[in-house]
Amino acid sequence: MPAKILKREEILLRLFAIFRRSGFDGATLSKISEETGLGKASLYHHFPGGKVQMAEEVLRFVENWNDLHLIVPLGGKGRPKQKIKNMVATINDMYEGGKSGCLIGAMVPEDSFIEYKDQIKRILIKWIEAIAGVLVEYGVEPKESLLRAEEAVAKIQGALIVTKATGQRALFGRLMKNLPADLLEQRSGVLR
Amino acid sequence: MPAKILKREEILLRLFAIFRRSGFDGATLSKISEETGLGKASLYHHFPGGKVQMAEEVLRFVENWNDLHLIVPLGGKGRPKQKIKNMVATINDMYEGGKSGCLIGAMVPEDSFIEYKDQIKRILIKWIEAIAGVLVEYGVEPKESLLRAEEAVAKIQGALIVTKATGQRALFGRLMKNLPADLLEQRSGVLR
DNA sequence: GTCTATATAATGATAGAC
DNA sequence: GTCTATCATTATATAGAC
Repeated sequence: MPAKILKREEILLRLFAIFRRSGFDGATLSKISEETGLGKASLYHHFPGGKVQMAEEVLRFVENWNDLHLIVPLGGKGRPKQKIKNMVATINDMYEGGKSGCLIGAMVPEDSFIEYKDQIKRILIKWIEAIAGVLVEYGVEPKESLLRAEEAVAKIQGALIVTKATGQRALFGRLMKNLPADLLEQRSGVLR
Repeated sequence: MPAKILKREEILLRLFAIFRRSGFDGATLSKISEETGLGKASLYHHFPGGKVQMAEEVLRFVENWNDLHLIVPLGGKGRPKQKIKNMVATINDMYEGGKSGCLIGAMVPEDSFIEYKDQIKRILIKWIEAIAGVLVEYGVEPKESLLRAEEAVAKIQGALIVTKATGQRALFGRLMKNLPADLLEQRSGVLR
């Protein structure tokens, strides 16, 4: 019954939108109920573990999505430069050019909930390592590749925050445009 | 009566710590009461506007702090390169090498509360423009300076998030170490 | 699987004594 | 300026009918 599966994915997509907009604490069950169109009792039917389970499943969903659309392509066939450019295009789609915030950024702030921490950590690490792998493939030193990959992921996260905070969506576009060069270009690392 | 003034600053410092750790929604009055040592009623004596006023005053406090420790030094005397290095050192202190998160990152996620939005926006824009000013002073094109400044601020914000999310504090140090070069170095902007 | 209705706990916020 | 006690509201979560 594929219809049922699609239905749950639809719910998760709505949940994803809410969590990335409001964070965990800001995503109240009332909001969730309203924006999913499901009553609270129905939500607990689908997610007996309540809001925590919803968050965990959304993160799992994001992890799968990332694996499929970022990690696998980066590790697959194609020229490194093209793979990086594809990634940037995917990121741009994913965040709608900076219009949408980042789920990870929205959910990290909370002190408690060690449950997610491992999920979030894994998502980021996998992504960083996939980028670094492409750079190594491109001929960059492994250590330098890791550093650049970390920088790139940090810059994407930061760009989303600064864009959201300043309301200047053009900023996101500018930073994304420079990403491929940041990653692939030769850098001296020395101050003149 | 300077004692009284210092007392309020002490309260604001505690509030700052709570908000940047938990965000606005996560900072419940119970937590605030507990961590400030003040009863709820006492908190409302100091902040009749409640949690919203607390957040606003904390942001004003941060803005003043930034003006004093970041903006003014960047616009003051000294060699551009040294001023950038000083800024990075200040940032490192400010976030305790990535141990502490960023207030802005923690408070942005919320959809509502337009009250802060302007404050947060102003803090970031002032900072970006101050950095860009130094780069112009260094001889970089104004347009390019602005772009690099945006990138730097985004990278700092992102580094804090990625560091928090992965728990790898070393990452923050690595990224901060490269910041001066990122800002001051000649870049071709062309992919080989 | 969805709903209405409700339980229970925690939230932001006040009143009033000291 | 601080406290205890309490308010109304909203939070998460459940029971049970359909």
